[in-house]
Amino acid sequence: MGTPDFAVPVLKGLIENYEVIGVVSQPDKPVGRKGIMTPPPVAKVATDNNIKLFQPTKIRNEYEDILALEPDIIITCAYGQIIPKAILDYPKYGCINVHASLLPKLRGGAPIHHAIIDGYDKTGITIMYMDEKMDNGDIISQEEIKIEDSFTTEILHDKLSIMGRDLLLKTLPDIISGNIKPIKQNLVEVTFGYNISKEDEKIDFNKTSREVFNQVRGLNSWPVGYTLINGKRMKIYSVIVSNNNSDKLPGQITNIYKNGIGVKTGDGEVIITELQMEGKNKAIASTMVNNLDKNIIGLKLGE
RNA sequence: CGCGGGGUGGAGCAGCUUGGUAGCUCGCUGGGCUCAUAACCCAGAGGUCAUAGGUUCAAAUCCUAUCCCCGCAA
Repeated sequence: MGTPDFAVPVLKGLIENYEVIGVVSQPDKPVGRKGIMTPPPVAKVATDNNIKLFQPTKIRNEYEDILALEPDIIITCAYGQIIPKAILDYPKYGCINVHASLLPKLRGGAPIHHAIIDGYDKTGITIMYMDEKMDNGDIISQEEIKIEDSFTTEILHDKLSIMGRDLLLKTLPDIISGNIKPIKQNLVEVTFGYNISKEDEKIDFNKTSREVFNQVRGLNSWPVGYTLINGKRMKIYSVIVSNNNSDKLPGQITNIYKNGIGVKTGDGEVIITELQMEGKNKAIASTMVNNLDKNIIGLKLGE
């Protein structure tokens, strides 16, 4: 059971090594400006491999057909719905989840984004049993990865996706043979990484330069952070932390540099190096800068 | 038929309202200045103005249709 790109390597890895008798994914949904109905990536892989596919709107009520397949084990990875107890109790080897964080840290739907945005220095993959609470089950195995400054969410996402597949395939034989010692999560250390909200996407220049840097790269390449300039929406793909300082207020444009637009933050300055104006294509700021009016210096972003 | 912005030398844009020689900032090429330079000065190359029709003496500009890109909303 899974939905987005993240779960695709996991599913493909399972198909190559085990008999996958059914796939569960979220329903198709309209995508893009034209609203074309599109199946989620995981559903497409199932179709391509002629595997029985289920896309219940609410799995809470529509699980009989899934149990009718008599699965020995159910693997979930970024599925997007709460699994009802009737399913959890069915398979003889249980219901296993592949989660993209080091639980109990970052429970929730957007652990990769939050690992970067919230400034974690490491994250990873957890293989765990599922129970009725979200990401609350006993931990079977984990693998960690250091978060480098060069990582965006996209890069980290792709690495974790592969890591998730490999750790699952490494752990599965032990699960089946019973050669594991699941450990309970330490509830004191629980943190959450909930889905990204609109408010999370708006860059907050009151924060420190480092935090702004984390927020921007944590939203790249999806959904991408933004601010407003003269009331127009401006997406910010990347910034660098600068050493300059100024007497401007957070959010004000401090200067126009050769390599981008300087903006005051809570404790210094960042330089926007990659951006996109509404209605325009994504642009490297250093070329955009040629065309900017010098009197936008001092302009307050975000309104 | 959800709302909106855009397509102009290699990049980013102005010009369109009110039709009349294709402009700007950068890059590129050549030359100069300099101990030197991403700095400065001079010169040069490079554009079917998205496409197809229409109006007109004359269309980047006005009218019609089409294609493509993007922001918002879902």
